[in-house]
Amino acid sequence: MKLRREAPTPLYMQLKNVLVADIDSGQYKPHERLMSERELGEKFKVSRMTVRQALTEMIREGILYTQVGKGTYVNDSKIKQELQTLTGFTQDMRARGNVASGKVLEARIIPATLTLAAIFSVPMNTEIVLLSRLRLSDAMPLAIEDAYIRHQVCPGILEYDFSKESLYNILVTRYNSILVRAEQTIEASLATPKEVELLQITSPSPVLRLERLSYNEQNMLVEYVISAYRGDRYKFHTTLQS
Amino acid sequence: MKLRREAPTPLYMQLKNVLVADIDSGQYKPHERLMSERELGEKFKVSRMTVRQALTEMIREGILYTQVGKGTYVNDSKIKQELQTLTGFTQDMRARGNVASGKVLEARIIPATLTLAAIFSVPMNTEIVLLSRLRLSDAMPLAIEDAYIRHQVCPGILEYDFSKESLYNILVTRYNSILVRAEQTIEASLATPKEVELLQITSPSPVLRLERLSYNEQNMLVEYVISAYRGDRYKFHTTLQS
DNA sequence: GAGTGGTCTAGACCACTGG
DNA sequence: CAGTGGTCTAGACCACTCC
Repeated sequence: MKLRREAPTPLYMQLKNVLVADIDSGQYKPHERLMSERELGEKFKVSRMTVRQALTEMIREGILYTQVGKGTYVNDSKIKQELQTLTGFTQDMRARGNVASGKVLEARIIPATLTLAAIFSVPMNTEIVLLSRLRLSDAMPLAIEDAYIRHQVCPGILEYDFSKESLYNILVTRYNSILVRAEQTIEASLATPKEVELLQITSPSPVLRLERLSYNEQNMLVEYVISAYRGDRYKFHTTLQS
Repeated sequence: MKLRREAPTPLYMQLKNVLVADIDSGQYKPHERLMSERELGEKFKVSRMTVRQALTEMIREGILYTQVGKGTYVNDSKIKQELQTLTGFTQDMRARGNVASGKVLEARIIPATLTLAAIFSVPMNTEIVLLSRLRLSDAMPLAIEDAYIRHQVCPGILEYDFSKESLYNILVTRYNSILVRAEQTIEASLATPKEVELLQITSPSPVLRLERLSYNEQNMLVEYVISAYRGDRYKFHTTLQS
């Protein structure tokens, strides 16, 4: 139960990991009080500020909460990590315990239309990669997803097999393109005839339409995705904070 | 441009407010570099750790971003505050520039059904307040909202006029009940005949169904809301972060 | 009065970027 | 090389809670 000062992982991160593991393993029950910040510092041989850095992150993530003059307490277990995370379809399905697969409908380079040029803030006819896929969950059609990516940030991306590898993985591992933030808009509408056919549903059926703009650390728009999910098989979950 | 040490507002918060105001007023352009942390500390006569506390919050809110060895930079302006905030219908509409109003359909105390008892973790038949409202935006029907609240946390709440005052306001100002977190689930489905009539839409029409569980600081469920929004007039927006 | 979290200081060393 | 943000220390005072 010691922290390693020579490790590449910062002390506050190691401490946070220890505490998270303790809570996950049930050593701390919900609403149980933690040791005080000073006691934790003494136990782990770090300064109080370092302890606070670990605790502050856990509070922000909803794992802990504090009461001035009293102490630091463990929150209900199931909350935790669920906060808005930025993932693709594959990880999303895995988190739900389903097996994700996909069928590529279209994968080619197109010149930016007026709309796309405006969205990406690039001149018209700039090369944009279009990747249109039918998304399956446990082998049943769940969504149609059209992703647009600047070809400049991922030259040669069409070489990859998108039915086997996730787009997010390819962007991160092959192009070192890390997405840190996304703006998402959700609405309900009726499925178009084409969607009815691809999703194997009956008309009229409701679909959940998602539009997502994903940005990297420099706040450059990397990816623009529009997708249509079957209304009867997909629910979107989010956590709101004050 | 000085910070007041005798003020009740912490120094790091004052500094953050100054920086936010500077950025809002356009003194810093997007992607422009800020003074270094050491320079800011010197200018405002505070320690570097205090500067970092102000900057850390602004980074978390998406206002700034850092590059190690280089500096701290201003993010694109429009991002900022938009992160997931916990608001009610009234504030939501105001933020969109619309006028919100409402018509109370039902407002009474009911005994907790099996389902409600499970959701609120209370015994069956515990008193629950049901508040059902038709929500209007610029005088046009937009949503039907059924809110369930533990009567225990808001005794006598039915005395208030919900067509004039927002539920959130009443909970905060009258009952000192502050909601800090909510879990929300969104799905698309077809409007029921009753919804078609109340929302003044035609059949078949898609609706966005929201289910929300709102918690206070002690992580107690205060409010359970299910609502149906017109698919053609409402879009739900969220920001995702890595 | 003893203990708590919230705030703040004045230093320090590191890895990293740039010229 | 000097400058940057990232991490860390060992103190300090405050308002608050509980006894």
